[in-house]
Amino acid sequence: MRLSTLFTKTSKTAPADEQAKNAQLLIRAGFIHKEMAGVYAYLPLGVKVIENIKKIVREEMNAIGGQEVMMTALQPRDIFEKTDRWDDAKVDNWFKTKLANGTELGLGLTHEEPIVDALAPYVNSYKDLPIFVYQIQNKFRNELRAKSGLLRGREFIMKDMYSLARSQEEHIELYERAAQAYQRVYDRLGIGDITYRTAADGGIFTRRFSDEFQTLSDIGEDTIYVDEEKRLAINEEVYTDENLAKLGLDKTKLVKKKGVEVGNIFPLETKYTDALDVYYANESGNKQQIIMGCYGIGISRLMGVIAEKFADDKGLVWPEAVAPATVYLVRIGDGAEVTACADNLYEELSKKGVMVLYDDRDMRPGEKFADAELMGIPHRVVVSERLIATKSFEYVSRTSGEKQVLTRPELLAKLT
RNA sequence: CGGGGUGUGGCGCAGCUGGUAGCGCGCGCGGUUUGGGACCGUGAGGUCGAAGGUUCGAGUCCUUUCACCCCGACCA
Repeated sequence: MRLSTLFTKTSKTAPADEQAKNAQLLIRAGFIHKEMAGVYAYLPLGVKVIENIKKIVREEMNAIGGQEVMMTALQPRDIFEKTDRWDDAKVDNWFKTKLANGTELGLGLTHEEPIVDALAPYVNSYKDLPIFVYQIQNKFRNELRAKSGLLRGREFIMKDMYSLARSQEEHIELYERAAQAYQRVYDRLGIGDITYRTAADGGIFTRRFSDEFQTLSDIGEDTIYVDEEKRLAINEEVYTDENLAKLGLDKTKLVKKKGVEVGNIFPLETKYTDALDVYYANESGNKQQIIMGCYGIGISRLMGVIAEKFADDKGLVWPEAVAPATVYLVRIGDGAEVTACADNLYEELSKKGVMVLYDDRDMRPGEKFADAELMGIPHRVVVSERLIATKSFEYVSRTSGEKQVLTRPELLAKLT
């Protein structure tokens, strides 16, 4: 895309009402717009990042047999009464509203009940199971305090998946398959090496542990104890000698760290399927309980974590897989020859499927370089008269800062 | 929800003891510039979060209220 047509602009100053680095940079670079505390809109570059993260998550969920659906944000009261979750005393951060006729509604904060309810007509026999079903959708939670930019919002984008299994053994198999898919997601996002599967409290979902995926970060709200060798961790909230023994962790090998929860998976057992009266018939025709699991990934939170984690003093630094563009093409000067050369490179790269931000604006080079860095685009290419004279292009890597002067074939080979 | 802090052009800020708003960035126009956020000139743009009050007079004082940030609690 040509920057001359992009409506967003960068800013040298961060808004005074944001302290979190991720929000400051994302706003300065024009990726997001703050609507109110904990509620952010995504602008064109931000949408690109979100879509890139979603794409990776989708591919990995599909790879383990996930089927995508899209549930509703408006939720009916009755199914939540069946599981005893409607009461404000039970769930106190639920936005609720009413129909014109006074009927109470919930604004989607989680979807166990609606999913089970929607699947019920299709689940009768053992032949219909197992099932992995997921969606990517905005969730609404009435947090007492929104904070840390994209990391804790009142409206945020989440992928939630649910598994339905015929037996505990089958459930565990699905659960582990999902856990592995999660690790692949983090690997592809570029945070695999700093993200740990972490034993945590199952909350109201289960009497057992849940597994969180914690990405190490100083801005994290959770304290975890990491076993680097086993690539496992345990959350402080369940850090007891008894639990350490249960998990096979050695206290002396654990290191205390701060983490951001970028995913959380729970065994739900039969709580929701039983409550909503959904069972299946086995080979003998006998009624059997269905074991569920649920699996969440905060899409928008991941964007915030990645922005926060990799940023340097010049701005954002996106891993290639999530960057809003692969190449930032700087045109210095506006002479006919330079313009033709830059236009041509832009078209060629675009044709090859490389996402290019083409800085064709009438601005000084310094500003263009600064914007390229602030936006965090992985590869920067310069076209100028000086370079054209030697039939070359300048290439700079955002992460290493390494600068190379390349011929056109060399450049194309590097970027495609 | 408890504690602390902040609201003044699009953004960042100044405005002492009350006398009807100022700077930088950005923006428009003209010109000189053009490899690290240029420079000169010129211009537009705010009624000071909102409501009420005190006063001859309120951005400055008082009351109420809304919003935002930070710490804590909470966080399915």
